Amino acid sequence: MKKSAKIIVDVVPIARIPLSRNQSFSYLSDVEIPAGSLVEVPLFHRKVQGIVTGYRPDFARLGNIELKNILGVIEENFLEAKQIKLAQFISEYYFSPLGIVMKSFVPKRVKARNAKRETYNAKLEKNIILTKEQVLAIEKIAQEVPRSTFHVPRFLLFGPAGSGKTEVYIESIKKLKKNEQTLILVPELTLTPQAIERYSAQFGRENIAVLTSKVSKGEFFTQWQKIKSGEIKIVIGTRMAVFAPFKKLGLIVVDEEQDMSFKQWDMNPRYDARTVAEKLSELHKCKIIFGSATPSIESFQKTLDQEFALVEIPHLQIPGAPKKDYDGPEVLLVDLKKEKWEKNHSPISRKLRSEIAYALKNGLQTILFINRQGMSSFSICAGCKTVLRCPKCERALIYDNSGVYKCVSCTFQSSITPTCSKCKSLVFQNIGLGTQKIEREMASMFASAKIGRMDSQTMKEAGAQEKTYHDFAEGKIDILIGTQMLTKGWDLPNMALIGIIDADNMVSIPDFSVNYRAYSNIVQVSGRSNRPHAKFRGVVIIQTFNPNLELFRFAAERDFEKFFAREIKARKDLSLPPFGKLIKLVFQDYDAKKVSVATRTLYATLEKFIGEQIGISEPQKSFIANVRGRHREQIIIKLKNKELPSEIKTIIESLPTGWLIDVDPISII
DNA sequence: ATATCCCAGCGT
DNA sequence: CGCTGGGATATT
Repeated sequence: MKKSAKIIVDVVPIARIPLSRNQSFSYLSDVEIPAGSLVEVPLFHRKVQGIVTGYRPDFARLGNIELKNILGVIEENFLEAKQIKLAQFISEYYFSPLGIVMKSFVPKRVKARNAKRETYNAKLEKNIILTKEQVLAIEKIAQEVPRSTFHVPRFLLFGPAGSGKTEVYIESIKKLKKNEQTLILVPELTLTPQAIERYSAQFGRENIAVLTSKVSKGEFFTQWQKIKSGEIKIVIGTRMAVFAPFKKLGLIVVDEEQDMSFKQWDMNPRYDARTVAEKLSELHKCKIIFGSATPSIESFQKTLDQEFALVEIPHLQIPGAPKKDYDGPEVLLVDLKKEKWEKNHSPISRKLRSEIAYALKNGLQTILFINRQGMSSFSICAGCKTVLRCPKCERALIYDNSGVYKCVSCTFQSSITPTCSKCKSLVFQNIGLGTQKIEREMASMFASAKIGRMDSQTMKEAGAQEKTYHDFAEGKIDILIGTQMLTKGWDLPNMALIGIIDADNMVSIPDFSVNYRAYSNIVQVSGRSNRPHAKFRGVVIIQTFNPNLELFRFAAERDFEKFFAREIKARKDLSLPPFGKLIKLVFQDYDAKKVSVATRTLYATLEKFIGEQIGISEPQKSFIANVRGRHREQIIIKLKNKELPSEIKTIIESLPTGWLIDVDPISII
């Protein structure tokens, strides 16, 4: 058939095309359609949306592939050229089909239904009083100018909680040119109304877009368009905000850059917003600031490699105040072995108990931190010592106050009287601690205290977290017991005591980043009681059976340099990040045999690449080896020089369905 | 997303 | 031998 004066348009369909195939398809069109346009195309037996990546005149083609016609143009120039480049980068770097990546760049195109704007007391507050240290940090950041794509100034802003990092961000934003936009990336948990209010007070709420999965589809799309038109200058958002259609970025801020939630690990694309943000800063030739009180090992190493400029702010100092008042909280390590030895069998040490009593007497608030929900860690049969497990996931069941045993992984819950799978006994013994157990303990120790609990169980319904925060802020709670979800963002003057009930379980999972996570968690939690304006100096009590562990001592002293020196050595010896790059390949299926065959087969083909530069683990069961009946096994690839040989790349790209590919995983268990 | 292909499992 | 259901597969 003869084609007359048609245009061939390259389109990336928003669909899952296997990585081994070409990600873009050619269609015919009567007119030229610019790259970035959102179109509708036929794909096999369906009709899908797609993004145009280019077009060229039709000419005699080899073979006789009959090209289909484009069905229609939904919106011309929907994506910016830089967004397409960014999508291509993500697709290649993270082994995610380009169409799936593009999907994250295309918001649901719906009208906002009566945009209910939260009513903020929109009082602008222009002047911030800055400390000498903050001024120095701001100047240092302002000095460096991007010279080229390959020299984009990157900063690590290292300062403890309360040192005033936000003011540094705000002043840096004020120094931008009129047309330049700012992206502020924050972890989900810190994106609170209070955080938005701080920026609103400086720049006005109407000039700020908030991008999270929580905002409605219509509102999201409205914000999206305002960012694209350049009307909105400041975007605050979670990891997904890197996909927004910025016209011209002048600054990117990654606040709490150590936070693991910047990595999307549970679905495609499995991207890390920090890596994507770096790429984005290259594309816009703009500055990027990574801020943290406990920088990630990766980022701090970059300051040593001269990739990041280190900007430190010491703790906020109040002129004239005695040093101990602003030098952070007093952190004590309590030896639980001694407690047991001296016949205290409560999970609360005598020191912690007396500090809580002191806090209660003085109208101060306490937070008790425990990394596990429910009444216990697990339960064993009193007769044969078999652990009570979920029949679907094989995970240990956790005893709940309501009298049943629940699975944390799926929805399974036992009857009131479960029987041991081995000996049919009905008697179980609960081992370890949980939030509910501590709650009970507190109720019996301090009968008149108002006690609150915050874990994923009590925080299920929307707004529960805000309610608990307000209750606590208004003094309706004296003692709040919670899991790690309450480590961040809380900034309250009366919060004077923090208890870490079981620090040992922070280092109990066998993962490469446990030490860092424990260090970071302890310091972050401690920071909550680090109130320079409070009448009392904060106290932090860390309960452990191993008070001599270096890690706990470094965390207690908040000595990042010492901790880093120790951790970086361990990582170097094992070629772990930042010295090596990790790729995790997971196979999952309901059929356990199929899983072990698949991983063994892949291992057999990868085995020959093992050498000085490349390590490949034998197939191993994932730590959570069974999720809702699906079995999981994995292979870890470790690249010492971070370069992936093209042969391995091809093997990964042609993995059949059932495989999950996770580049730079946050966990390898 | 979905029509189609392929194969296991089963009934006749 | 044919029917059926489930799962993998390809997609311009």
